[in-house]
Amino acid sequence: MISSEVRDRIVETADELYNARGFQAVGMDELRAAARVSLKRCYQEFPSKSAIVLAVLEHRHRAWTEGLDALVRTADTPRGRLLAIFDYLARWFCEDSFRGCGFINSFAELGAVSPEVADYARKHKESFQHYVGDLAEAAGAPSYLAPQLSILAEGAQATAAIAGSPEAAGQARRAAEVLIDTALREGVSGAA
Amino acid sequence: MISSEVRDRIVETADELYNARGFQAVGMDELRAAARVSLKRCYQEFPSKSAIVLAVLEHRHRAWTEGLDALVRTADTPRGRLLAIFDYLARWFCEDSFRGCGFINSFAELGAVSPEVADYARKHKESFQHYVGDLAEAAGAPSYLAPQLSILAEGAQATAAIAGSPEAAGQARRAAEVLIDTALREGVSGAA
DNA sequence: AAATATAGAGAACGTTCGTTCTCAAGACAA
DNA sequence: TTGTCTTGAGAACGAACGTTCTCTATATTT
Repeated sequence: MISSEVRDRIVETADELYNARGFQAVGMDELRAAARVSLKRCYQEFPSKSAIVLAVLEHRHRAWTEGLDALVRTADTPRGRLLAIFDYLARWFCEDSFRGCGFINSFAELGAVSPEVADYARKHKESFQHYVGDLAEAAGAPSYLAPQLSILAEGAQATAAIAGSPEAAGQARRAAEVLIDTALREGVSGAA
Repeated sequence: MISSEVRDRIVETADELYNARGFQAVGMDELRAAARVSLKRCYQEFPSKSAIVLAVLEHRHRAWTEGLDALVRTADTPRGRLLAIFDYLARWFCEDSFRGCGFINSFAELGAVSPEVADYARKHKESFQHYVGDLAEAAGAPSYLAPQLSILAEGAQATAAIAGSPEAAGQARRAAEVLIDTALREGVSGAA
């Protein structure tokens, strides 16, 4: 069997299980069984469980980033692209498997004990903030807007996860409209 | 030795250790040693580790809520009281021990596996939203403002924790000013 | 002072988990 | 066919954890 195929199956299965129940709650044997792979094969593909965790984070980052970008590209105004972020959240929060941001969760569970996990979470969030920054700059907004919208998005994720309801996405979206319109009204002067 | 004194020492020590490294990473023996209590005594005060975890959440809720309210009361305008929330966050984020919101963290680590923990986190967040709702109502703001500010506060906590820097508090505060002033300008009509 | 109860220290127990090892079955080469 | 190599299934191992038990020493009561 092709190595990369088994690898992908392990990572995707691990992503689902870890998302549903947490990293520490899912043992290697359960993962092995769900991925229909022998334990030996698991350790041929990955040197340790920690390596699988990091591969899952990488997988999450790619999936999330690509999904977001795909939806953002469907909007045809700079303002619409900024708001599309919150439409993406709204769609995501409605999925049955939604259990909060995987990076906030990984940081909470393992960040204090694994510098690599903490680093990966930080890099993911930085990448998101940078992405929002590009969209905001393209909209001609002052530079303070992007962190504000990023914080709104993070808060919506945490709130929706804990409340178990998706309404935070809409609330954050309406707040984002106010922040965007105010920032655009104040003009590029803040950034220039 | 007085029971409640030992109890408090266990809970406070557990709070610090769990906050610093996570619930699952801190074993009963380490907690026992740090609290200078025998293992037997631990199990006389609490029936299980899970019970300690819940007691820690209760302790966190009280400490956080009281600390917030104390600062909010020092502000002398309704608008100032709403903004004081973010000053409280700013102060908190600068503490060395800050490792993110203990309830977001507990939900991420144990929420999927312990309904009691998930419930407690949800109740804490509901209580916070209710508190913000009261402040917003007293300020004469439309009812949509409170969830927006709550989401900002949650986002600031998550962002500051992962980034490891306190600047999110100030960014969230400036966003809050815009949201508050816009909401107040639009008037009570939205709530009436 | 003797008898009893209590507390602390930490050994012990049972379980779980990550990781490695064993062994038997099958694939392939010569 | 024979020998070699790989693979999967799962037993085994060592560590860690939550919890309980043992034992000894001290306190308390009469």
